[in-house]
Amino acid sequence: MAKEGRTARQSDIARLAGVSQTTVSIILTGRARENSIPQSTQDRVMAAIRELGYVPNAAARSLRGGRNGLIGVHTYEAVFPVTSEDYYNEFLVGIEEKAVEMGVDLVLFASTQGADGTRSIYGSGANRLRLADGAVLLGVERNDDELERLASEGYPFVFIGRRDTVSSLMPYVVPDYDSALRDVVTQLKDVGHGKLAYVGNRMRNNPQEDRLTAFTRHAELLEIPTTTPQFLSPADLDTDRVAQFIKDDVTAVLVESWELAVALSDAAASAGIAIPGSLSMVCLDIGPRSLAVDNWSHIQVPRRELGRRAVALLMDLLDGRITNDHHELLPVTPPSFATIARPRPAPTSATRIDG
Amino acid sequence: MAKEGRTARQSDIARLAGVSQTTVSIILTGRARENSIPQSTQDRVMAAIRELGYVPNAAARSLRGGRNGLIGVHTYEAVFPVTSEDYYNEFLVGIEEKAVEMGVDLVLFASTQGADGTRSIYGSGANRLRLADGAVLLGVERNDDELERLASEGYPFVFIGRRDTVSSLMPYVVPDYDSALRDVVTQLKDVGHGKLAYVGNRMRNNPQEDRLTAFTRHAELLEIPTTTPQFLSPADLDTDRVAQFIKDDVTAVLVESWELAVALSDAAASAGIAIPGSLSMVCLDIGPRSLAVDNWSHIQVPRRELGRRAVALLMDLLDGRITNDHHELLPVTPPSFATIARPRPAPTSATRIDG
DNA sequence: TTGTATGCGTTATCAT
DNA sequence: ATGATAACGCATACAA
Repeated sequence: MAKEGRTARQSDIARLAGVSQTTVSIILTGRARENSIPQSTQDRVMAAIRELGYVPNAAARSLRGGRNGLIGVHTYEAVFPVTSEDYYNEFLVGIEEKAVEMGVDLVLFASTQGADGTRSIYGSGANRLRLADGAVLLGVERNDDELERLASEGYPFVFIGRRDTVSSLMPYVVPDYDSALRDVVTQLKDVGHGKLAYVGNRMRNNPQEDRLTAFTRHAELLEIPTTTPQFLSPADLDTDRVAQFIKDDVTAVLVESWELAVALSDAAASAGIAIPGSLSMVCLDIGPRSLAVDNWSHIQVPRRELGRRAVALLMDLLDGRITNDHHELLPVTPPSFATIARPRPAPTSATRIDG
Repeated sequence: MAKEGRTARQSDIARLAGVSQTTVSIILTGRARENSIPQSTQDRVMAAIRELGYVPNAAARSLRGGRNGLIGVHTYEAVFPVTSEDYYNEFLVGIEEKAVEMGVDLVLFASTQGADGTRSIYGSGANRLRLADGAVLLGVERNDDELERLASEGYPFVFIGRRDTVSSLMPYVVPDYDSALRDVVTQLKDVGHGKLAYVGNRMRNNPQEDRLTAFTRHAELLEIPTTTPQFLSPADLDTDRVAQFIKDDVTAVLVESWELAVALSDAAASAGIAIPGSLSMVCLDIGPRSLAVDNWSHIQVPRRELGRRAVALLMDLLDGRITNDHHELLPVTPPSFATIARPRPAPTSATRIDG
């Protein structure tokens, strides 16, 4: 049993077993064979270890080894949000899973939050991230300058996502939006859609731009006509807008967020436009779990896997197996056919009845 | 900018600022005044610190016995469970909130999970908790010996919950189940209930025992008859069991978990027994958010506040403001009247009509 | 086969 | 006012 107040250290064991502290260390690190330490000595040492309940001191090991086995997680928003149903949670599940596998611990940087509620790496004076061996960063807030500085200081980190201006400086994992939108556009073309509309959020961020770029590219490649992309708030996606889609011969709409999907659903219902009968809809985002978004066709960002890969990449980076220019794409699950269907022929066109 | 590859240490700063490493340490630990170090020196040192992006080495500080601003969080189950709708999340929200307020960072101990999936502080070779200044522990698994050992080693930690055998050794925060069950029994008595049943889980744990003890105590104090407590799996809570309640003149049932509440709801429906018309039901647990448990009368454990208080207590403990015998009860929100109602008079009893 | 000496980064004591 | 120096617990190169 451990003595009150103080934990046993290697020298305690050494004294009890009648050997030197070095011998204890050798045995503990599994190098007894190569140092040809007799079994009798090993037995005595192991007995002493059990008797004293010795456990290695993690801080001392870290100090000695240069690593402390701590992986930082920095988000620009609270990790455990009050408005749960939480976007980050799924990433964190993956991050924790991988951390468990790798035998490292996670540091959640709460101290980086200032009085105003915003988080910043350098805002609080020192870069606390340095407490950890490296870090996984996520968050949609734009803090490119901080990322750039962090990279220029040689701090090892992996970004989940992509920032066009700075992300060449660091390893990142990112959903493969290009392939995803190729799949979506192909799916729509295959069931017979002739003209597509794209509705984005008013506030733009990098992942959204990636999706739009990919959409535009593949619509062109597949020679499907599109309307000019529109950037709307959910309130603007009303019945008038839906009527305009119909008037423009649009048969499928891609919406960038689930808020827009809700708005489009509601507006179409009000306008008497059946989804997916008269208008197919694809959501390019995944909503909170509480919404039954499985009733919509939507692409599915592999958030858990992104978290897992980010941790794996960070370990690779720390061990020198990859460099800062290592970037990875993870496949995005294509949409179901919930709100994708063959468009109803326009009333004016001739219809042929088979059978 | 910092040199690539190695993080700055105090001696780097000292060299850059043209002072000794000791001077740097003195300034960093806020003892510049008492050592009468000139402002000019301080300024030079601070400038060097900023320039090199210096951050104290956490492991070294811990080893030395100082603080590193890391608060550990150890749960005996995964923090981010796959089966989310997550019990722990709410605690963690509180823990993170308080950590932000206190300006400390959180270490989630993932490395304590062994190959078999179970978590143990000492099982994984080293006691990694020592990397942090102290820790908040939670989890229902029974690991009293580990808690005892941790306490005996003088490691500062706070437990969320209570373990009758060992919790006198450490500070803890715990829901005030005694008051909660006084409230529940009082509520039931006030609306006219005459006989209560208690259904607990087959697998017992400490919080559950606390609730049962409190229930028994207050039922006696308030002189309300009860049936012998039953410990059932949800499958055993069937229509037969409901029929038996009715036969025994039970008018209200306390169930210990939401699984049991679901079972009772279903069984009563099948048996044609109206809840709360013929049988009132109080759930002594809170289920996952996805279940609309607000439709049931249930007590509400203040999980977020428990998290917040635990962190606050840990800081108090570290600063010597409290000792290991400091224990705190947090109020539990009493149940609504969703499934508590005046019991319907039995068919055989005389009813008087006022009017 | 085992032991001695050293350094990891920090803080604190004691000289200067 | 500043600088050596030792100690925290561990791992390792080197000696014996």
